[in-house]
Amino acid sequence: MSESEHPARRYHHGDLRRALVDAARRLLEKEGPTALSLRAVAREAGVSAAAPYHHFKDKAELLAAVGEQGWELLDRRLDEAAAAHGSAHERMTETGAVYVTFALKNPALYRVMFDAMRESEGNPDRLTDKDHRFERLRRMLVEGGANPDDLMGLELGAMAAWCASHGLAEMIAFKRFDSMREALGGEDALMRAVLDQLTIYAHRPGGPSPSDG
Amino acid sequence: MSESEHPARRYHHGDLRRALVDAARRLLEKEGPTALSLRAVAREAGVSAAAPYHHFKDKAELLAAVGEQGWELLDRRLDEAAAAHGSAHERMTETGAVYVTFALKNPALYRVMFDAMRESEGNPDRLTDKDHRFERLRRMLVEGGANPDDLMGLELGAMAAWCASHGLAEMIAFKRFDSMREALGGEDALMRAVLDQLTIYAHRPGGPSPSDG
DNA sequence: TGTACATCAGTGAACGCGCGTTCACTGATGTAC
DNA sequence: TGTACATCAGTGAACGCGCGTTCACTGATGTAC
Repeated sequence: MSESEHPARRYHHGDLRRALVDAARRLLEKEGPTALSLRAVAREAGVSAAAPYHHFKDKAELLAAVGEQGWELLDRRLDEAAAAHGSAHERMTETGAVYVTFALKNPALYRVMFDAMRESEGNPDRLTDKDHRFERLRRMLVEGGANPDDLMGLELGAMAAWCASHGLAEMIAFKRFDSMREALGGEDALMRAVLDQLTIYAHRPGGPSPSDG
Repeated sequence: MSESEHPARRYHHGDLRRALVDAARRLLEKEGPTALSLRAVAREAGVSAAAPYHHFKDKAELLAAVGEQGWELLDRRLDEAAAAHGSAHERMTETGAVYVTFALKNPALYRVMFDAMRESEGNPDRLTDKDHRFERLRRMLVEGGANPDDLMGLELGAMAAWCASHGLAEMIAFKRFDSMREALGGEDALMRAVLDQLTIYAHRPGGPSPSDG
């Protein structure tokens, strides 16, 4: 935890753990998810195939660390977007856009992150902090006008928003949407247009109201 | 696996192509996606490792066929749901529920299907009929009250609906949602509740209106 | 300050494994005559 | 109708490959005295 900022590279590398996670990310971006073997990661980090075992129990543990690092980065960006200026609606759309953009630019990494999140469920020493992300979503919904006492409604809304963002993140790159992408003026515009269709408009008069029977 | 269950196998199988695709599906359900090797599929089908090459160019082609068969089955069910009785809103939710339920019950197969769809994009002899699925979505939106002349709006709506369904399909099994699942009375109720939050309410007065830029 | 020594974090070789694919083959089938 | 033969659809063995992981090792570092 309280490790000093890595000042200079020591001979014994000193920070191979981080170097391996970085190498894995680089590899994911360059070659895609199928290329991510333990040996390839070691190779990419310029180290022998056995070296990683001094830092990770096995391949799965390395993968988990890669996913965790990805979430740390994305969570930071999402926090920023959620705290930006603008209306609640704007912030919600912006936050969604940040999420989707991240997944779009790092598709292989995003897959690893998503799988790591699923895997860490039920794990006692769970890594990815899903609750923090849900809390952020709930807060935004309340800022948007949702009833803070309607716990079920908040949970459903947060779930819906996340599902929608995830789905969009995985599908927006489809060629099928090229014409729309073009017509709207780019990836970002398309993404926001779809998010606007999907965002939970709790604050909008006449928007969906809690089902009453 | 008892021999008596199967009729005496002839040297010439007769329908090995289909048998292989079926074996692959069985394997996916039993063992998950990582277990799906060409050799394992041949083994499952009770045939030598080389036999598949008389029916598929390579492993990718087998995978594509598995995905294709999955889409055929799911499309049939979606068509039924889309043509059922009830209001446009009900049919939309029901169709979404069919989609999500399928993915939930066959997660590994659904992954293969999704990847096959992505892969077949741009392929001249594209397999999975994505356009049919978009057309169905557009039709439902119009039945729900969307303006049939607003092509962009229809396309965006269809895209949004599909993204939402895909996202929900991949996330609904998370343990995170166990309490909600329980409170609502089961997987199906949870799924419909989220879909209701996400459905494109083109027919609802005060709902999102097409952007007029 | 120098030295002995424990510990840490690497190395290179080796292991067994299952994989995708190819090959020469062979048994079964359909067909022309 | 029987037969020759082309074609089809299997087989089993083999190929090279990269993988995850283990092992005995070694060189560098930190520390006690």
